[in-house]
Amino acid sequence: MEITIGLVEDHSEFRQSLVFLISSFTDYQVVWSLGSVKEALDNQDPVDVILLDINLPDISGIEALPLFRKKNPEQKIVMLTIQDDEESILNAIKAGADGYILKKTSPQKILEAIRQVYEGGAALTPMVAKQVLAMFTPPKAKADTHSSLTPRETEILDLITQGITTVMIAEKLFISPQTVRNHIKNIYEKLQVHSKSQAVAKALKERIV
Amino acid sequence: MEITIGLVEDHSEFRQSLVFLISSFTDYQVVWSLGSVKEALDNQDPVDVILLDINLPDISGIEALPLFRKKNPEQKIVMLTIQDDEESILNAIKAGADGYILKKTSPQKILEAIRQVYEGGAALTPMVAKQVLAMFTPPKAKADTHSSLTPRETEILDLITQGITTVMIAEKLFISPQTVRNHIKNIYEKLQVHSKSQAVAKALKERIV
DNA sequence: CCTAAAATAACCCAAACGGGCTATTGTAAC
DNA sequence: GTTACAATAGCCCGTTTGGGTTATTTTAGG
Repeated sequence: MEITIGLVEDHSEFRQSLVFLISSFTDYQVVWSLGSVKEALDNQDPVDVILLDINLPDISGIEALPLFRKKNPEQKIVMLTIQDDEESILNAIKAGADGYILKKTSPQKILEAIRQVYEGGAALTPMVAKQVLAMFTPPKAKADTHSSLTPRETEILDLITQGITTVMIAEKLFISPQTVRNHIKNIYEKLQVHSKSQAVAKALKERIV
Repeated sequence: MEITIGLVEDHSEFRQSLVFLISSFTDYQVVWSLGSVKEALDNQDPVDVILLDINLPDISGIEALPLFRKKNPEQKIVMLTIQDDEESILNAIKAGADGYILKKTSPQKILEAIRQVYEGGAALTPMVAKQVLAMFTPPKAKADTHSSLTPRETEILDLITQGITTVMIAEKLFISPQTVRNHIKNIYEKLQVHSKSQAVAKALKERIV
C-alpha cells in the first residue's frame, strides 16, 4: 500500500531533495510539497502523513498543527525540524504531533518514521525520545541546587504553593507573620526569584515541593 | 566498536534465541544472559546495555532498574517486555529506563534500539512512543472545566506562571498594565483564587497552561 | 566552649497588589 | 439590530509585598 505524503518546508533546496528522495521509493508518494503553511491549508488534498517543519515564514509548524488536524483529523503529522530544544518538543507533543524527528536523521530513518506513524504508532528520534523521557524523571540534580533551603523554608514554600497567605501560614505555624516574611525573603534569595508567583512556578516546575 | 550486552529474561527459550541472534552480528556481544535479577546483580561484569524484562520471578524489572543503576550508573537499560500497558511504561520511564521495546519487535529493530541507547539516545517502540506522547496531551475533560477562560486570559495566566511581572506582561502584549490587571482579576474570579501565587499553583496543578 | 547556622521577630518604605467600579470598542450571535 | 461578551483602559483605596537592615534565642558541630 502506497503512503501519500505532504511536505511543508520553507527551505526549497532541502524540500526538493527530500521529495526526490522519498519519491524514489515505490511505497511512498509525495502528493504535494510547499513552502508555507498557508499554501498547504488552502486546497491541498488530504494525505496520509504530513511532514511539518517548525520554523516557517508565516505560521509556525506548532501553530499549524491544530489547523491541519481540524481540516483533516485522520492525517498523521510528523514534525521534521532542526529544533531540538525541550520547549519546541514539548509544544509539538502537546499540540498532538504523531512524531518528532530531526532533519539530520538519515533518509532511511525518516521513511521508517513515516511508516511507523502511518501504522498508528509514534516516531521519535532517539535524542528527542531521550528528552521526552527526561521530562518524566524528576530532575534531582536540581534538587541539590535547592537543598540549600532549610527545613523551615521548604515547609513555608510548600504552604505558599498551596496558595495559603502569609498571615495564614503564620497562624498555622504559630509564628509571627513577620517571621514568615523573613523566611520568604530568604527563599527568594536562594531560588533567585522576586515574587511569590515566581517562587510557586519554580517550586512546582522543579519539584522542590 | 563492539557493544557489550547483558540480558535478564526468565523465559529461557526466548533468552537463548535472543542471545543467538544478537551474537550473530559482529558489533554486538552478549556478555551474560540470566533468568533473574538476583543473579544479574551478583558479580556480573558491567556491560554497555542491559536488556531487562519486566515480568521476572524474584524482583521485577522495574524494581531492579534502580538497583542496576546504583551498581553501575553508566550502563544503559532497555526494557524488553510484552507489557504494553500505560502503568508499566510510566513506571519504567520514571525509574529512568533508556528504552522501552516490545518483545514482538523485529530483531533488527531490537539491535537498532540497542545501538541508539548506546549512542546516548533513547529507544521507544512506535506503539510505546504513541502512549508516551498521549500522556502529555491533557485529557480534554479538564480543558473543558476551565474553558471558561478566554484566550487572552489563558495567555496571561500562562505568562504569570512563567513568573513574569504584570508590567512586563503588558509590554510583551502591547497593552496597558491596567488591562493586564483587569484580566488577572477576571482570571481570579473564574479560578476562584485571590492571588497570583494561588493562580499559578492552580494553573500548574490542573494543567491549565 | 565557641562558632555557625537556623529560627525567631521587629522596623522602614516605596512599589505592587487585590477588589471595587465605570466605560469604550469591536465582534459574534440571535 | 440589539444583545452578549471579549478586550481594552482608566480611577480609587486600603492592604500586602519585596527589599533593606538589625537583633535575639536555640540548636548543632568542631
